[in-house]
Amino acid sequence: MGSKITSRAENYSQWYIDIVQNAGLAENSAVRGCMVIKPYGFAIWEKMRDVLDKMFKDTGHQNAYFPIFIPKSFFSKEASHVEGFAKECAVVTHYRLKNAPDGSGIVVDEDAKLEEELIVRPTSETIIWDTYRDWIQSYRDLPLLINQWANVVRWEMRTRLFLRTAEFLWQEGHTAHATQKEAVEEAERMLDVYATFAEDWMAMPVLRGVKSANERFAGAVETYCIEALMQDGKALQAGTSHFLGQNFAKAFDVKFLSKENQQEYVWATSWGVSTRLIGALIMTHSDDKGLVLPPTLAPIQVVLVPILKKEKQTPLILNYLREIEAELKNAGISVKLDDSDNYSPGWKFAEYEMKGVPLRIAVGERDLEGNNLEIARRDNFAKEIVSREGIADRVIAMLVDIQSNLFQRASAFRAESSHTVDSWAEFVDVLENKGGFVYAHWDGTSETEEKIKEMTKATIRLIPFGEGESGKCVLTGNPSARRVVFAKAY
RNA sequence: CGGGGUAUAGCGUAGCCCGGCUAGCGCGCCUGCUUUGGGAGCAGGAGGUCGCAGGUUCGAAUCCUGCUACCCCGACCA
Repeated sequence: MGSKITSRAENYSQWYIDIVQNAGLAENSAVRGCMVIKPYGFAIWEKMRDVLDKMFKDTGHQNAYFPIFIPKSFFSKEASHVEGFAKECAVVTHYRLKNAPDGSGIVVDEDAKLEEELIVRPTSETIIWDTYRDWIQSYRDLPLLINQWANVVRWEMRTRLFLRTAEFLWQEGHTAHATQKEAVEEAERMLDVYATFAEDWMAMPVLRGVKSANERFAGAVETYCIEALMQDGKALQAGTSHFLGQNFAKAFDVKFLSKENQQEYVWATSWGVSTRLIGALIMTHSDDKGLVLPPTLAPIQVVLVPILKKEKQTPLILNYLREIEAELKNAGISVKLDDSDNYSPGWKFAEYEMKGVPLRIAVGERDLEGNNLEIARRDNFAKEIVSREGIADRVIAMLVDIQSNLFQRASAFRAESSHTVDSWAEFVDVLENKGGFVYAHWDGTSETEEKIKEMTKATIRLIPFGEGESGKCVLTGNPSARRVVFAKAY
């Protein structure tokens, strides 16, 4: 039997779907646009969640939970916020069903119409700020640093597993501060947390910067983001952090009494990452044989496979592997010993490669005799026979090496897929033929960004932080303060 | 919502034009034996309202009508 996975060269989208399905990460559900996250996929999300949650706690945040339903009237309070989300909201209008009078089944009971319709949250700013009004009275209540882990619903026209689904899981941080400076610092701090997570844990290099007005979050003053580059040359927004100014404080009348005994509106931020990160992880590292996971997020870091030939050796080999399993577990490594006898070793090799397990240890008769084992890496397929002595230390070192190799490989890919261009012809050529990040000058207007999007489908992914060299806009020739990063995006 | 397409076992499909089906095949599943260093072999077995509802006909997976669902392309998007 050959590979079940379409190659990236043949059809990148199909390759992605094949990975998600064959690695057992998720599948489409009976509900349009909504996915079922399967145990192996959810295990990855749990790891991400645990790491991020600790990072949030370490930066002073607490978790809380707000309702999934938001009264419709809340939405209209912040004008640009409604405008941004109105087109993709699910709405609850009734609260009861009844048997159809003609016996044809269950129907909505028209007598049970809600006085005020409820929106299924696409994001929680409104309900949270409505609540914060009561929580915040004086500067002593600030900063208020809250995060919630939740599901949200955005009624998307077209969906893709993990990358865009009607319902998805995420975390949303919502903070309130006494000063603009503090709020901006918070938004920047959380962007750093995301970037650190992406690079150190996902082994995925990211660019950090600011969104243009067109791409800014509905209701934000400034949106900061991290952007990663996928293997097909398209950019993926992996996390966003928003400085909301006093927009929500004013819309929901959230004021505090300052030290100087003055009523002032609070300053806000919000920030989030979602299960989309799993899509990013897949498209950053995986290959034509399946998923490739960075060791720090892999649910199984090492799989142990016995090679059983002669019946009488079976218990010896299994015992040998159980000892190795115990040793690795003691060293804090997640191990799976696959002693099932209904699949051949070859089948297991292929299966765990599909699932992206970073290391595989195989033990057969030969290894038993020499007190050895075979260890194989998922990232570069290197295989070697090593002594069983000191295996835990060796495995730990190899996991560290795989983690850094994945990051370096992704960084090298990004470097060779980043292009600096100065003419319109070059700009179009790179986007059409190479893809990747394109550093080009832009005159700073939304109109120009729109035109470029219409002509090339590329958008400004971000405006890098800091000062840059000035120049002339790649489209209009008007003055540009600095280069920005263009790309086609997911 | 526009344009195109598909619907047959858990998955992938053949059959449809030209009605004769008791619906075939591969993968997967179950049982047994032999196997096991890169997706094992043999034997036996289970599994189908042919998307739904009507119609034509001696006879419909196949022809006709209506409906429903899903997929792809476009507008919208973390």
